[in-house]
Amino acid sequence: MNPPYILQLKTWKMQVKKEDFPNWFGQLTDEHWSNVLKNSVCLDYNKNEIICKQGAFATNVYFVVSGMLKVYKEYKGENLIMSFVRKGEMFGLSSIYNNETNLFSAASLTPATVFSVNINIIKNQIRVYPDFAEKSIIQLNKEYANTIERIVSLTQKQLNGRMADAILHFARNIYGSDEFNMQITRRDMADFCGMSTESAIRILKELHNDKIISIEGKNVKILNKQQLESLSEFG
Amino acid sequence: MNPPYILQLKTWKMQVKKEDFPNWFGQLTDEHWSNVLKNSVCLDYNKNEIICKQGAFATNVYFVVSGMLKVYKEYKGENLIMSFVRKGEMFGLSSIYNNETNLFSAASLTPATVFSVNINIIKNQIRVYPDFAEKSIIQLNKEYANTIERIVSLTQKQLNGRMADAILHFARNIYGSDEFNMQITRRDMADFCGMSTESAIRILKELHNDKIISIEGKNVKILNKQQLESLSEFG
DNA sequence: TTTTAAACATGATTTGCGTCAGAAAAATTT
DNA sequence: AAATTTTTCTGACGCAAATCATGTTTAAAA
Repeated sequence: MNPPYILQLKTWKMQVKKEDFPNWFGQLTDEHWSNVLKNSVCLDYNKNEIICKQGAFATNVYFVVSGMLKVYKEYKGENLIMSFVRKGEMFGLSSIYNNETNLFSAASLTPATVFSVNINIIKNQIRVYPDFAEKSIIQLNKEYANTIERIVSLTQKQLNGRMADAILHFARNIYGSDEFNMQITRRDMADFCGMSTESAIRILKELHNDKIISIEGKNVKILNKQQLESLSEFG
Repeated sequence: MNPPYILQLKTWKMQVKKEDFPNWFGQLTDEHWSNVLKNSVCLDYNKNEIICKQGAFATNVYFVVSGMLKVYKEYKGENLIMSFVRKGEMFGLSSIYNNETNLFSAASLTPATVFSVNINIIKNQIRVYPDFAEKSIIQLNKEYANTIERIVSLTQKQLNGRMADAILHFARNIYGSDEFNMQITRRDMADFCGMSTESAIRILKELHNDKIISIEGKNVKILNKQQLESLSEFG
């Protein structure tokens, strides 16, 4: 390995450095980072490939190097998307003590590169480094808080409010802009909002007709943020 | 303090020993346990008293010494009960890194005794004892897995299935028996199932009429467990 | 390029479930 | 014991949202 402790991806186009995931590996010594690398793989995925499957043995924690994934719960042929994961983010930590099985499935929404670390390495890091353990707890708390907000949105709000929540989430947390290309299909949007595809399409059209957003294909622009926030609050 | 390191409750009827919460304080030295006690209080609550309030500064992690509590999310006057907490169980860990505020409210459903530990003591234990940190992560994972199961139940199942889930949860996890006195009102049951009080009452009546359960007042008995599980699965 | 399959779109129909109204029973309080 | 409040209960009604049906557009594959 040269330079030392840098993971060369198979495509030779990218490298993963521990600094790319400061909350996770930033505090490791080079020796430990090297040890992590030995128990890891880095894979390239095409669009719509499955990274891990709900219920399967939990073998890895995943770090997204590039691209966008969906983490979702499967139930009777229906999918409920729990979160979208992008470059610099990780997932799978919430399954490491879950009866050895994955709580969620994950799949790529775009071509993606994912760095997978063996679960036992992570567990060991937690036991050895209090700092690593604390970071893990902070991450779990954050994920949990998001999930709770989603429970409230999904169970207490109706379609308009849920869709407003989703669009605001995209603008604020995913793309960091009021104008974005949302990469995902209406069906995924529906699976994220816990509604039927038809309803998702209908509501996006309504928001467009009411000039609250403009949407052409997958290009979204928030035109009236205040009204959108009001829908999120009262819809 | 005498005997040393045992918290004498105000009522002088009970004591809290670190062994009562083996996952949490079992591994502490007597010296550290003594330190925990110095930063804790133990309070008696009447029925229907609020232990902590969603959105308030998160100051404590709570350990239930006796009685039964509900942990719930408030939204526009509606409550969604996330979990019931009983003797030997704890809550509040999921709020310790949540912008300093409580993710949930909690209230007593029966008279209850609750042992509250200062949040900074918990954070410190996490940093000092890898074992304590690992136990915390296991607890958070468990709580998270429960929450995910509830998301699925609440968003993917309809009323019958949700009520079946709730009754099975009471029998399996809370009372450990197919026959139990469910202490809580129909309203709380509705808040746990994410439905209106009228619907909860109606469905319990229907289950009773169909001889799947028998219910008189608050006394519940599962008569046809297979059918109840089938409702949970397909309802 | 042609064929096939997804994705997007929209109207019509059905239904699950919340809301409303009103009453009986049970639990608290006076 | 009486009065008041809370909880339990039941029917009628209305609506939000899923489902169904059918067509169009876009993207992928042959």
